[in-house]
Amino acid sequence: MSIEGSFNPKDIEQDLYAEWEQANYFAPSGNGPSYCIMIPPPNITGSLHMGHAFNQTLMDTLIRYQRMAGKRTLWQMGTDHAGIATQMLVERKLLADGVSRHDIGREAFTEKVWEWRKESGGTISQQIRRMGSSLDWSRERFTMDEGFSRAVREVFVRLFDEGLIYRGQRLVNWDPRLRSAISDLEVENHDENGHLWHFRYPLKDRKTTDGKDYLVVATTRPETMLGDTAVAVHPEDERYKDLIGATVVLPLVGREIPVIADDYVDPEFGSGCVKITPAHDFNDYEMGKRHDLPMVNVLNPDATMHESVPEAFRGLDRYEARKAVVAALESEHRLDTIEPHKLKVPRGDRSGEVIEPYLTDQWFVRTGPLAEPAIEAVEDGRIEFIPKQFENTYFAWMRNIQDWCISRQQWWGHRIPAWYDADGNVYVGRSEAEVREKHSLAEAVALTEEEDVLETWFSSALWTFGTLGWPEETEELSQFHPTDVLITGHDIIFFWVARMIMMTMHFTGEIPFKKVYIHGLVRDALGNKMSKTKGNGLDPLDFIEGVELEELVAKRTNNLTQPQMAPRIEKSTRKDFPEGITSYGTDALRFTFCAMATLGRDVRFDVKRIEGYRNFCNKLWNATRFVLQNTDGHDISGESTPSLVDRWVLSKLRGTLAEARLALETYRFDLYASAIYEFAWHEYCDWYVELTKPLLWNEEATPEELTGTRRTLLEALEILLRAAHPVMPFITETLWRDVAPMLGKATSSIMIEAYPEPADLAEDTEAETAVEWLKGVIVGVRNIRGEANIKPSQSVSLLLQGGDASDRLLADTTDALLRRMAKIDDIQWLEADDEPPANALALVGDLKVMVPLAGLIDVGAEKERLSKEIDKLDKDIKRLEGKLGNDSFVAKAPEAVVQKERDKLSDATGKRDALKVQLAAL
RNA sequence: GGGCGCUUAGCUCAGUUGGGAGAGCGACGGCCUUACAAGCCGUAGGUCGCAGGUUCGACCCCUGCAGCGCCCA
Repeated sequence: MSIEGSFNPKDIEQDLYAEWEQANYFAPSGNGPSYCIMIPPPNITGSLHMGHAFNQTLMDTLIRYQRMAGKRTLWQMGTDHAGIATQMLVERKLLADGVSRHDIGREAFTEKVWEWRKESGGTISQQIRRMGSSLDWSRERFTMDEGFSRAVREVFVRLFDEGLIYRGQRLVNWDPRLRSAISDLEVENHDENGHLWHFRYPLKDRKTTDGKDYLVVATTRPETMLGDTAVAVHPEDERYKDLIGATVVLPLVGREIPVIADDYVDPEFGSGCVKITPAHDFNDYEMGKRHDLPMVNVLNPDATMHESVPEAFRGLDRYEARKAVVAALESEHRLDTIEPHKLKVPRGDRSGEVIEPYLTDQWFVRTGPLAEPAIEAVEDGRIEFIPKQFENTYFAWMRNIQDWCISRQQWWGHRIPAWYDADGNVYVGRSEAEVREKHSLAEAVALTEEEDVLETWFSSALWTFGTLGWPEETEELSQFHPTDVLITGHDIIFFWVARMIMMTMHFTGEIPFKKVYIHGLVRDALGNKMSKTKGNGLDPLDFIEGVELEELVAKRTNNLTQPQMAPRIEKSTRKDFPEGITSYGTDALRFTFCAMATLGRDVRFDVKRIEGYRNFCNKLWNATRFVLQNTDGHDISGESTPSLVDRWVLSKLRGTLAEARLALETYRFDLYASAIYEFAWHEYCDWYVELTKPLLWNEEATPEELTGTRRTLLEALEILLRAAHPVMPFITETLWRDVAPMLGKATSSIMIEAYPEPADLAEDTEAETAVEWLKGVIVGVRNIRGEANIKPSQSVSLLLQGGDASDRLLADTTDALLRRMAKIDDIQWLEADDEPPANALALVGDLKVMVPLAGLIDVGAEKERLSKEIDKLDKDIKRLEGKLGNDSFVAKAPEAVVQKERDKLSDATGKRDALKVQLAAL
């Protein structure tokens, strides 16, 4: 027996994982039906955060369950090249040595990135192993490995050939810091304080109805006025109707631009006149197209002013230009008013930089045709979101989907497989050679490869089939695709889930997964989003391994983008974790996540919770110690006579198994966790183990009885460990390896054992009834003892009266148990007409359970206890009488419901009356 | 502005066809009882956000309102 002392996760988790991995237990095996989950590939730049830990706990729980349940499981591992994030990281590293990526050039730079990946890209893989995640590492993929790259090229070329990818000049979201286009989804709009500037644009040879020779236009972005190509008014606006078609002279520039009419203009906003800058605003762009306006670009890629603007502004940064434009207009008396204004400012989700709508040549996916079948698949239920309401989110976005800008002006990523000739003609193909052949281009024709790369989500969209070998028709594809369930956060439904559905259906004709389980975000104890800047981030590894306070403070305050936050972060950290964080272990962390995984809700991570589940681990540990102490060295192979409680615990366990399986099949991880917790602690430990002691320590017990109980202690525990293994793999494995051999089990690991089924155990209503009766009597006596402050060491006598033959029989069979569990030294039955001595009373059905006062019990306290009980019953009775006195209730409610209420009433009345008699007798 | 969600014990949250309001933590009282003080036994605590409606009956269904949160524009 190796289980000793108390539960110490550090002692047991270290080696088990390596052993499992070495034994190849994570790879698909067996001939069962296949079951597959694809990991949302973590970024190679990433380190494990609470979101990963949560996400993976759920996946691993499912995979381990399904594996044990006989499925041929594949949990596919892989990482994402994370284009922008990785490039930024490596660039920063180079810059620290004073080198920019432009200094060394594209080829050398990407070489550096590969080097970095080799050295540091594996961090997260090691951390994932600490979570116990049973991923198939042997098939690990990377979104830029050779096979995956081939799939990406293949998809691009086919989409292009089908006319679903096109290249063109469009207004896109431009990140001036990255100097790249980004997609709509990568733009975050936040309210910020700004100003609304009102300018006077002179009318050429015209006057307004109120006699002015100018129009007032308002803007939040003065610098863009240099690119104005029209002023728009609402067609029905009486003030300006006559001026439609008139000409305005653009100040500072001198360009003559028309006054146009468009429904889009809100006459209520500002003056009702709007300046139109088609090259720098999405709405203006659309209006420009409608009215065939010229597009004047005024910005360079780094958001300095373009040479198309008047000389005074050229080369200025956009914000300097803003001041300069305002100043210049003011000096020309063209500035009307300035007012404070709240506006939505678009920022890049990676860089934080203010995004510019910018006119550039980019590659786009025509999403309409791809979206249609993807919408249908969810509508007809082939793909199901859990919880269901996320389908609305999905539909809303998909039904209004815009073309997808997929090109990025970056170096790290999948290079777009396109080539240009000297005339700017573009050729798309899997390789330059293929392009030349396809288009009969002689060697003499010079071709330049496209510089742009694909955005990362383009390749992630191919994840479910790309990892399984597509475009080859592999064994894996036919076996594991479509995958069974995707488990992910709601933040990437559009980024990833929707695009996967579109791409997968288009290229494989199959859905990528049957279910999408959407979980919430992990927040801190106060419900705040965890962030580095706020310094409230929690590291899952700190909960697993523990961390000293000083180290935690250092971790949270190092490398802050806003170093001025450090003192505040330090203070709150010292307050929240005065002792640092102790080691709770992986199992406790996983159990916490499971228990908190309720549908459609974010998770507030509270240390108190994980502490409770660490205690639960300790409870299991000690229960196992008890079982082993009482079984080790005993031969349990012989004849056995299971006791009533033996039969009871197995019957209860049967119910727990049914609950656990149902919960897991319906993704109710919380219910699964609580079924395990409830049985293990409150049935097995609190009652069963205690109820075995009288027999185990009874010198007169027969060998058959002892064997029956010893067997059952082991059997129930062994089954419980298997049932709990998916959520707490390490402790269950450790304990199981000591428990299972006692039962003659020979396999080497719990993780390849069968998941227990309710059918493995017998339902035993007789035993359940009996033990529930016994518990009732024990609790009754305990209540009396507790309320009367009778010391636990003090034995009491017990008087029983009333009830029927079954009460007598039950009391008889459970005599020894009763005596021990309620510390009773003497039990006597009174006849119906016997007058009991002064006593404290508890009722179990019709049975009176009495503890004689005999100087033990404070009469006052007992009277108070009885009165309280009577009050409670009176309330119930009143409510029940009211209900049953209501004719329409009796007439309209189902008979069973009415009968139930009647039974409750007679129960309560009987009980109340008995207690009243008792109270009077005291 | 549109959509979705949340509001239940001091705190964090369950409550699955509408029919006796639950758990964990915390609080209080008592226990070093030969697995476990990371434990054991017991107790207290809720007009289920507010106002209407449907129903014999509403935490649950409908409407409106308030507060909070998220997504989209």
